[in-house]
Amino acid sequence: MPDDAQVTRRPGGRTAHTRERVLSAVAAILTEEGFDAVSVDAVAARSRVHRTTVYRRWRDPGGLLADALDAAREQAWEPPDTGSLRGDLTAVNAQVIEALTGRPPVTTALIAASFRSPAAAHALRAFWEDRYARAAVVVTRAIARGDAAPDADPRAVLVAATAPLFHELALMRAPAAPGLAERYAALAAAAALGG
Amino acid sequence: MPDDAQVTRRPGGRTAHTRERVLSAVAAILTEEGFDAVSVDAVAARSRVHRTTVYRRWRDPGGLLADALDAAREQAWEPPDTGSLRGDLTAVNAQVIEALTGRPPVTTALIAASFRSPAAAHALRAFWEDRYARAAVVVTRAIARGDAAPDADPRAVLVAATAPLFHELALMRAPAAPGLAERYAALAAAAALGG
DNA sequence: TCGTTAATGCTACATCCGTCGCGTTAACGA
DNA sequence: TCGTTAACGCGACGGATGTAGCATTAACGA
Repeated sequence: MPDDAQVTRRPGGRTAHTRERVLSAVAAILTEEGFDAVSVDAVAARSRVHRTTVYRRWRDPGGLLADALDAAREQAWEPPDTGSLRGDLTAVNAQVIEALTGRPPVTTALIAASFRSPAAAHALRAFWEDRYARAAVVVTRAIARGDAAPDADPRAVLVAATAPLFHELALMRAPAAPGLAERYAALAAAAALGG
Repeated sequence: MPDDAQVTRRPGGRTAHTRERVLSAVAAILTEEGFDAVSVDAVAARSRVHRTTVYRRWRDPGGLLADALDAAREQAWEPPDTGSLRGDLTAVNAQVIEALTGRPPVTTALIAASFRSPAAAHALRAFWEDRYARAAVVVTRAIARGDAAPDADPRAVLVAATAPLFHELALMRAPAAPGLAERYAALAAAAALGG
């Protein structure tokens, strides 16, 4: 088996079409039946791509979900700018809540898959690190405005605002209570001001 | 099949002994091989309890882990009292970090199992709700001391302090950086003071 | 102590999951 | 256009997982 450095990939026509069919099947199954139903066999049947192909290219459900996340990430994300740190964090939190409660439930599926699939774990972490890095500007803007202490750590503030949502919604499986986005955004904004 | 209301259970000798052997095997496998290795077959083999019995009583790995958590919970937990909210939250966080990084990795195993097993999901949520309820006193003490605003929500403060640890360590699989317990404890304590 | 039956062990079975080796199709660059 | 071979499809296989029905053991209360 030649290693990757010596193989010329064929990303064109058929291969791209196969990927599209498979990822479309993943999204459909996720939306209609939830993440437990995303298996290689189910995706293969739905997409009419042979199951051996799915195993070879994606390895397991986590690989499928990670690729679905990659495909969705092709659209650039920019953090909100509402004029206040509290407003920005509330808006970020609203997006997290939408991701955790909306359809298709990609984030929850990836979290679940991440415990069994290195590909899913890696995709999830990279996604979140990217989001936190991009969102850091909401804290640096707040510092410039005097809305946050000069020594406030942007990443820690963002994690403090968003992590409770993952904990409450994904891990504790609580319903999304009204005001949830605002509650932890307000606490994180107050923390950023207090140092 | 008579329903549960009409069945007289036999919790004695053999049944208790079976449970003990099984839960001991769960702990051993978790400690030595990690949560992926906790399967019904592995536990059955290790404990010398027949696999059918394990399926019938515990249903799946999640059920085994949930029962392991129940057994461990028979020791009462009390929140720390260090004299300051920041200190208390730091101590609580240190315990969460120990649970997430120490051996046996019960919490991480339960989180993983909770996506496939209602019993695990339920046990995890009940455990955390109990912990948050018991720990609420650290915030009410802080309010009485003037260490926190009178309108600080104890549960939200506790979630804000601890959730980042689950996010960083369990979901993002980051290493436990030095000062992690203190960092999010300090932010939550500042948030509690700022309202 | 005895009768009832919950709890357990055993064997067999079906389905799902993952892999293998071979044949076929089609994506490339020359 | 042609040759090479990556990508895909197919059928077969073995192991893991979960269930069903029957037999055996032992936990209860009377």
